[in-house]
Amino acid sequence: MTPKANTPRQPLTKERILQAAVEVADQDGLGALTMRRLGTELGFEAMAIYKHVANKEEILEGMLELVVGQIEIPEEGADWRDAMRRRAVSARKVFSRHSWAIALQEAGTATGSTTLRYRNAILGNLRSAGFPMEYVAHAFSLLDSYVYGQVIQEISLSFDTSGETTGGARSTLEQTTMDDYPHLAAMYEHALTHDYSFDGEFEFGLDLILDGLERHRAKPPS
Amino acid sequence: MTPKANTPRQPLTKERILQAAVEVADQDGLGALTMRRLGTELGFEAMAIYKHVANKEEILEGMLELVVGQIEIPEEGADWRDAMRRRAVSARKVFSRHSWAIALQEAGTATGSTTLRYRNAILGNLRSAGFPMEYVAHAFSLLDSYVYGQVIQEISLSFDTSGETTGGARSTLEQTTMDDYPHLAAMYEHALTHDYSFDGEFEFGLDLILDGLERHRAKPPS
DNA sequence: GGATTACTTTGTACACTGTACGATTACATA
DNA sequence: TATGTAATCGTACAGTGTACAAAGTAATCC
Repeated sequence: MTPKANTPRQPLTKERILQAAVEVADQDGLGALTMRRLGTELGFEAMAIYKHVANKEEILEGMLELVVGQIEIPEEGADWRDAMRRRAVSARKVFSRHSWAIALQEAGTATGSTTLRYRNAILGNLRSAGFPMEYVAHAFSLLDSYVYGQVIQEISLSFDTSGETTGGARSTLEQTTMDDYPHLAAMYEHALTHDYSFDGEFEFGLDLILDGLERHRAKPPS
Repeated sequence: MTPKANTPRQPLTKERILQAAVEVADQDGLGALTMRRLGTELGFEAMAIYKHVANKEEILEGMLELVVGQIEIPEEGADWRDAMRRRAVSARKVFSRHSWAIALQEAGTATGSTTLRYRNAILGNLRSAGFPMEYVAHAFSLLDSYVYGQVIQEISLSFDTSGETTGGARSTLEQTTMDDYPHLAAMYEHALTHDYSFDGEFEFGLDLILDGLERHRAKPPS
């Protein structure tokens, strides 16, 4: 029961805890992220974590910050369209990789300094590009909504495609089901035969939105 | 311990269970929806529910179906732009009222017949409007993403505004915080002085997207 | 060196979750 | 009234977050 001498196991730190938490959530989902599991992963008892973190909520906040910190952040003077495009593409990629982060955002956990800096930078870029404040809010809201929504759809579609754990009953269910929904069936078929990609889908909508914003930027504020 | 004779309490049905579950989630959130709480709400023991429902998952699925069923569903021949606008506005309103439903969507629970019928109707309307299949997919994905994303933002923003349970430390925190994020501060200020509304914000983006789709509809498929 | 002090880590315990299983009750039909 | 069936309840169990106190470890001073 004595600690193994050859494994001097680094002391626990908040950084190591958050890192491990993100890994667990990436691999097995937010549901698998329990304090005991996290302790095991780190080589400590669950309760040891509480000396570095007030409660689980604080871990979730930290995880979200870690994720947001990976998103490409626009510079103030940069061309707004290019900057917004890059950050949207980057945000979608990051949130796709850590899809549990959307749920955290929903839970109102997004008040950390990284998130604030990220949002502030976006607004700063748009303002320096000459958007009036009203349109800055519009552009910000629109682009962010699109990114979040797109990721949600990717997640739920991935679930649908992978089947509901029982692979056997799939084909029957699929058959019965799709007869009643011809348009859905047609779209699935189209997607399969035209190698549909989430990337392409996302960029189509993104460019459409950016086009629209550009048009509004030229016009007088309604 | 004998059951009260003056309360003939109707027998449990799946409909009544789902109805009660939605009410609990609306009032106190998904987290408050436990089997025991649900039983209390219905006037039964928690275990009585399991005679009408396989497990909690089935309840969640049913709840999502109940919510999606409230969304205004477009008719096949209707003007696509009007139909899409109405259903988007309707969907946002419904999901705002039952904000927990977004989380369920994320969990891959959206395979019920109501959901399938809803999606099928949307696709049908777009196809009958002359969109080629590729653009049908684009329009569908784009609009849905926007609705979901917008609702997520409304939820998380509502959390931020209401403060984190401690109203006292708010002003200090806010002050310290906002000095480092001038653009964020400017936007908050703008929102407060120009009576910002989620409704207006949503409709701006929605019309921008619809404009963009209309433009694409006229052009040849890229 | 040894003692004191501060900080980590751990063990145990509690209230809560979903739900398996068996006992009990209520009700329709004979 | 007696019987069969469906609905309901009580109890129990494993797993959750975490409060609290005991134990361990590291750093500092004599």
